[in-house]
Amino acid sequence: MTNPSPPPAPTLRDVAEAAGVHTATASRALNPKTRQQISAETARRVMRAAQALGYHPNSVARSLKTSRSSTVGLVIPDLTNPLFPPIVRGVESVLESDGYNVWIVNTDNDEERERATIESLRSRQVEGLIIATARLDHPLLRQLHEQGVTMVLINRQVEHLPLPAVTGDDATGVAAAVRHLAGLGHTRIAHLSGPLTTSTGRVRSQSFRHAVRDLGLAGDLVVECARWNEEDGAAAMRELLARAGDVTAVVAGNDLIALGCYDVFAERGLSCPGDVSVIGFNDMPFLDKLRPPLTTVAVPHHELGAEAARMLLDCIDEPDRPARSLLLPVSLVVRGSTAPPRA
Amino acid sequence: MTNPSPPPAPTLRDVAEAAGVHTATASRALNPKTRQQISAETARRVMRAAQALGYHPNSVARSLKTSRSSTVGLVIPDLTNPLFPPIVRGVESVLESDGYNVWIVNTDNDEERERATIESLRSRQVEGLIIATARLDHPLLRQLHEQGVTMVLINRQVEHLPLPAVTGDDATGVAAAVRHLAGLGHTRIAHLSGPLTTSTGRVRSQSFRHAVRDLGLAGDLVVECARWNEEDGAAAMRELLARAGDVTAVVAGNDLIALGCYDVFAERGLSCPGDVSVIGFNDMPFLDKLRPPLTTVAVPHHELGAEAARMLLDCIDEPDRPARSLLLPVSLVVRGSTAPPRA
DNA sequence: GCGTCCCCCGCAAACGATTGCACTGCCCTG
DNA sequence: CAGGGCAGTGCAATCGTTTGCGGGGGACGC
Repeated sequence: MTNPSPPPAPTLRDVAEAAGVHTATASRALNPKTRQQISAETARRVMRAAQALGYHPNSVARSLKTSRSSTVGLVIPDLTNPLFPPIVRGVESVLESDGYNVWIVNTDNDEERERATIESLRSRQVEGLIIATARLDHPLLRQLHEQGVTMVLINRQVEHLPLPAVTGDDATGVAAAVRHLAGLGHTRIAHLSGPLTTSTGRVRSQSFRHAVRDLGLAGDLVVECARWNEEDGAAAMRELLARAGDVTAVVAGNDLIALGCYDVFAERGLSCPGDVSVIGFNDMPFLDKLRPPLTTVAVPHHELGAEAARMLLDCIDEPDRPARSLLLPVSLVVRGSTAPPRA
Repeated sequence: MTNPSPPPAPTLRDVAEAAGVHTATASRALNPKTRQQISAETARRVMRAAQALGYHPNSVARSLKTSRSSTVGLVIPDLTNPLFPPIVRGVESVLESDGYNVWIVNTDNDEERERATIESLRSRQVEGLIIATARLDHPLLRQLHEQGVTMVLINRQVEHLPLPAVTGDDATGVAAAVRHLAGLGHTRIAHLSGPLTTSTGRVRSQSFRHAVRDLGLAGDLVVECARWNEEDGAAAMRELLARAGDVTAVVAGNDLIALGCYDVFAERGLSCPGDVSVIGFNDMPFLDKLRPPLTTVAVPHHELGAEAARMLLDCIDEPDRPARSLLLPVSLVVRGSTAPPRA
C-alpha cells in the first residue's frame, strides 16, 4: 500500500535549498533566538519552506552539536506504586511548560537496572536527573555527583552527600500519626517501618521512636519491612503479632505496608479498627474506598514533583548553586482504620 | 568542593589514542559485532584503555550516524490510571532484555501534548512506538502510518487502519459479565460505557447490547462516560438512576467508572451489592480490598505489554510484515460487588 | 568621491561515532 | 619465486545541526 518506502524526512539542507539560502542561514532563521540576525524577508521565506516541506529538526544532530538535549531523566523505583504517577505528573507539568522533555525510567528497585538506565540517560545527554530511588548509602549517586551530574532527589535523601532534595515532612507526619493514636487511648503502638536503607524508612522509624518515647510509651515495637510493598508489610505484621500480640495500633511505613496489614487481619480474623488500628503513609489514590477506609498521612506528591522539577531547572541554570533541601508539609487524614482500643 | 568542573567525558578518540590505534579500530574493537575484524591483542588493548578511562559511548553521536537509537517510545494517556503501570512493566521486561530502552511519555489525554511528545520521540530517532492512546478516528496515527512509522497499538484500536495491535478480548469479557449478572437473576442490567471514541468503549458497549439482547433483556440501558475516570463514572451513574431507577445491576466500562458508582451509592445511601450490583473491567490493583470488593474482568496487562513489545520488535526487524492483531483472553473475577437482586 | 560601519549572509569547522574502501604485510599455494 | 588471498588497520566521508568568523555591499558621513 504505502509500502514504497516513504521519502526520507527533510533536513535543514532541504529547507535551505528550497529557500535558496545556506543551511547556516536557514538554521538561524528557524531559531527564534537568532532570527533577528536574518532579514525579515529571508526568515519568512525559510520558515515557509520549512512549513511546506514538513521539516522537523533532528534533535539528535542538534544534541550532538550543542551537547544539550532539552531532556531530563526521571528515575523511579517502581511505577506500580501509586505514589509515583502523581510525582511524574508534577515533574512533567513544570518541565514541559519550560520546553523540556522528561524521560521516565523504572528501575524496579534493581541496582543493576538503575545503573544501566542512568548510564543510558547520560549517554543521551540528559541535562539533569530527578532521582526517586535514593538509598542512604548510594555509591552510584556519589559517583555521579563527583562527575558533576546535575540532579535533585525527590522523596528520599542520601547520607553525607550535599544534593538538593524535595521531600515530605515525614517526621512531623509520623508524630501526628502517633499523637492521633495516643489521643484515641492506644498505649501499645507499633511501627512497621520501610527499609532502613532509605531515608524515608529511617526518618519515619526514628520519628516514631521519638514520638512514642515522648509520650512515655514503649519504643521497641518496631519491625522493618524489606521492601515497601504489601507482601513484606504482611510478613512484618505477622512477625509483630508473634512478638507482641497485645498491640492495638500500628503506624505503617507507607500505605502498601498498611494494606499488607489488612491482608493479615483477613487471614487471622482480626477486625480493623476494632482489634487493631492502622495508619498508612502517602495517601495514595482510592484509600477512601477501602474496607475500612485507611487513615493515613497525605503527602503532596504532585507538588513534590513540581518543586523538584523547578529545583532542577535552577540547578541547570546555575550549576554552582548550593544544594538546598525543601521539606513540604504533610497532613494527617483520619478515616476509618483508627478508633479507640477495645476497653 | 568538587567544583573545578569535572573533566569532560572521554571520547572514542581518547580511547584510541590511549591504546595507540585509530578511532576506527577502537570502534570496531569495542563493538562485539565487529570485534573479530580486529586482532585479539589489539582488541584487548582497546578494551582495557576504555575501561581505564571510564569510556562510555555517546549514544547521540551513534544515533546520528546510524540513524538508530535502540529506543522505542511508549505513549500512555494517563499514568495515574493503575491499568498502565503494569503495561509499562510488561513492555520494559521484553524490550530491555533485548537491549532497547523505553521512553515513556504521558499525554494526559491531550491531543496537543500527544502530538508534541510523539514529535519529540521521532526527532530522537526512536525505532518504534507503542501507542496506548488510540482513538477510533485518529488522524495523527494515520499520518504517522503513512509516513512509515513503525508502531503497534496496545489495548485500543484505530478504525480503518491496518496497524498491529494487542488487546484484551473485551467482547468475551463483557459477555461473561452480563451472563454472570443474568445468572444471579438480574433483568434490569445497565452499562456505563467508556468514551465511544475509543475502541474499548465501543466494543464493550456493543458487546453489552448483544449480550443483553441475546438474553432477551432491555438493551437501551446504556450511558456513556466522557472519560474513563471516577468522576465521569459517577456522573453517568447519576444520570442512569435518574433515567431508570429500577436498574439492579451495572456493567461499568472499567474499574474507575465502577468506583464512580461506589461514590454515588455512598451519596445516595444505596447498598452494593444489596441494591445494585456492579462489575468493573481491568482488575486494577487493590480492588479486592475495596468495600465491597469489586467483581471485575481481569485483563492480563503485563502480558499485553510484553506481547506488544514482542510484536514491535518483529515489526522493526521485518518492516513489511503484515499487521496482525492479538487478542488476549480475559477472565471474570467474582468478588463481593455482585449478588442476586432483592426479591 | 572615498572611507567606515553595519547588516546579512555564506564558509567551514566542529560534535563523536560508524563504516566502505584502500592499503600493508604476511602466509600460502602452485 | 611470483602472485593471490586474507587478516588487520588506517583514511576519510558521513550523519544533520550549530556557530565563530569573515566578506560583500549598501548606506551614510565628511
